[in-house]
Parts: sequence; C-alpha cells; structure tokens
Amino acid sequence: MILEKKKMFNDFSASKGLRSTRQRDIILDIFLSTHQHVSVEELYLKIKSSNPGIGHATVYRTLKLFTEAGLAREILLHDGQTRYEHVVKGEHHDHLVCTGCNSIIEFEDETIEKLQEEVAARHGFLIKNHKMEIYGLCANCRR
Amino acid sequence: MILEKKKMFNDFSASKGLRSTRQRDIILDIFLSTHQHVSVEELYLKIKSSNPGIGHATVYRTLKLFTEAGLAREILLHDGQTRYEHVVKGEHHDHLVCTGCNSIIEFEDETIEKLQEEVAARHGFLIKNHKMEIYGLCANCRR
DNA sequence: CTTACAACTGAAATTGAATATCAAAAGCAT
DNA sequence: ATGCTTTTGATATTCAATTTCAGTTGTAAG
Repeated sequence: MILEKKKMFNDFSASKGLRSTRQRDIILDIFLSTHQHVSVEELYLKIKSSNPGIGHATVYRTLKLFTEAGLAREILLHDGQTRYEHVVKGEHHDHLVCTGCNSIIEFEDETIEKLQEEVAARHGFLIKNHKMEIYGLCANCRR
Repeated sequence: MILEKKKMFNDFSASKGLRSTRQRDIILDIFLSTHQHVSVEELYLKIKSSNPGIGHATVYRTLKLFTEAGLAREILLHDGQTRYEHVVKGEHHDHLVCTGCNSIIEFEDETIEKLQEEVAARHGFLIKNHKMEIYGLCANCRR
C-alpha cells in the first residue's frame, strides 16, 4: 500500500513534469508513516527531527502536491490548523470530532454517500469530493 | 423571525450576564439582514459603511457570541475566510460548493441527518452539530 | 440621580499559519 | 560535463484573527 502510493506520486510527478527530489521522497515517507489527520506543523516537526535541513515552505508545498496527486486530503477543523489525511482509493470516511478531547473518530457510511450523489444529481452538480464532520462529545467525554 | 432571533440573543445575554450595547444591537441587525454565508470581512465592511466607529475586533467578538447563542454558525471553506451562516431553529442545511464559481447551493436531507444520528449512536457519540460540504462543479460550470 | 465598578470597545500591536521572493542548489535531457 | 529549468530554504511578507489596554459605557446599588 505504501509502494502503491509512492507509485501514485511518481506517476503524478511524471505526468506533470515534476522532478524527483530527495525532499519529496522524505516527506512522502514520513507522511505515509504518520497517523491520519496530521497537522502540517506536527509533520514538519517530525521531518525536522530526522532531516533538519528541510524547510517549512517545502513541507507546505509538498503537501499541496500530495493533495493534487490524490493521496492526501486537506481537512479544516476549527482550531486554525490545517490537517492532511491519507486518501485510500475507493474509500471515503468522515469524522466524528470530539469537542471535549479533540479526538477524531472515523466512520464510513455508504448510504450517506449514495444520498449525497442523489442530492447532487438533483441540482445538476458534479461531485469532486466532500467532507462531513460531526461535532460533539465522544463516549469518554460524555461522562 | 428577526424578532425571535433578537430575543434569543437577549436571553443568551441575560443568562451569561452580558450587557446590552449599541454595537451588539447594530451588528445583530446587520447580520440578520445579510444573505447566508457572510464572511467576517464582508460583514465588517457593511457595518463600517453605516457605522464607521465600530471596530474590527468587536465584529469578531460579537460573531463568536452569536455562535455561542446559537443563532449563527461558523463555516470554514478553503479560501481562508471564515464565514457565518444563519442558524434556523430545527432546520439544518448543508452545502454544495462550486469550485468553479465559488457559489454555494444549500440543501437539506432528512435521511442523511437520521443516518448521522445512527452513526453517532453506534459510537456512543453525542452530536452537538455537524457540517457537510460537497465540492464540485455546479450545473453552470459543467458546460 | 450619582456613584462605583465590571463589562465593553476600538486602535494598535501581536500572533501564527500560510504564501511569496529570490539566490543558490540540484535534477535531468542532451 | 553542459546548460537549462525546477526546486529548495532562509527570509520577508501577507492576512485573518486575537490580544492588549486605556478609555468608555452599561447597570446595579445607594
């Protein structure tokens, strides 16, 4: 699966005439090794610890490339930190965000996805992607 | 409906021991007179034109209060501008966001809402609110 | 009505994420 | 190796949003 993603990025790079660089390889490796929903800062620090040379801007730029390449997705929560999650082909999940402890639970619901398609069709709308976040309290924080 | 919202805010203010000020009244009036999805900047300018004295910070602060009071809701799109939409009690709508022309189409779907409740229940999660945005191309931009 | 005090405001400063700039470095086709 | 172009990273910049703080205003009590 990791190899598959690397291939995805190589293909994307080739199709866009982008070059293969040490930095992008490292950032991709580390991104793929992180949990879901890494904030840019978090990823940057992780990268920095093993590769002090890599700059802030490069991490931002590269994450945008990953997004374009279809292997990451930007998610905006309400804390002013942009996060990136891993895109798994043919799979989409949404989020339960706990406002108590900031934990994120993922879920998938095919019926919801289908209904979204229907709504879009009704408006002549062509879906590129979507996101859904449900805010509230997780089981732990309810007590 | 406008009166109802003003009452909501008065009740909220009273319960929180907040004071009633000229600025808050004005900002509420103008907020209620705007279309859905006003960006803070847009609202600020509108306010400024009839009430030059009112400051940036006050608009931000007051919109946060409206959100707490339950009559506005923050929405984050991907353009770095926080927007506020009007909350209508007992009604929830979601958004089709056109990446071509930035227009926003609202929709409601009760079945989706129900499914969300089910998902949440399955995880022992207590829903406070949620948002769903579907990105893509509107009927116009598809041509 | 006055007083007293806490809440509120607004100008300005500050923060912090994200982007732009640009000279130096590194890929890559020839 | 050469020459051209992309990429990088330090730095500066941008811009939304928040904080600060002295002055103002609402309001409850006297």
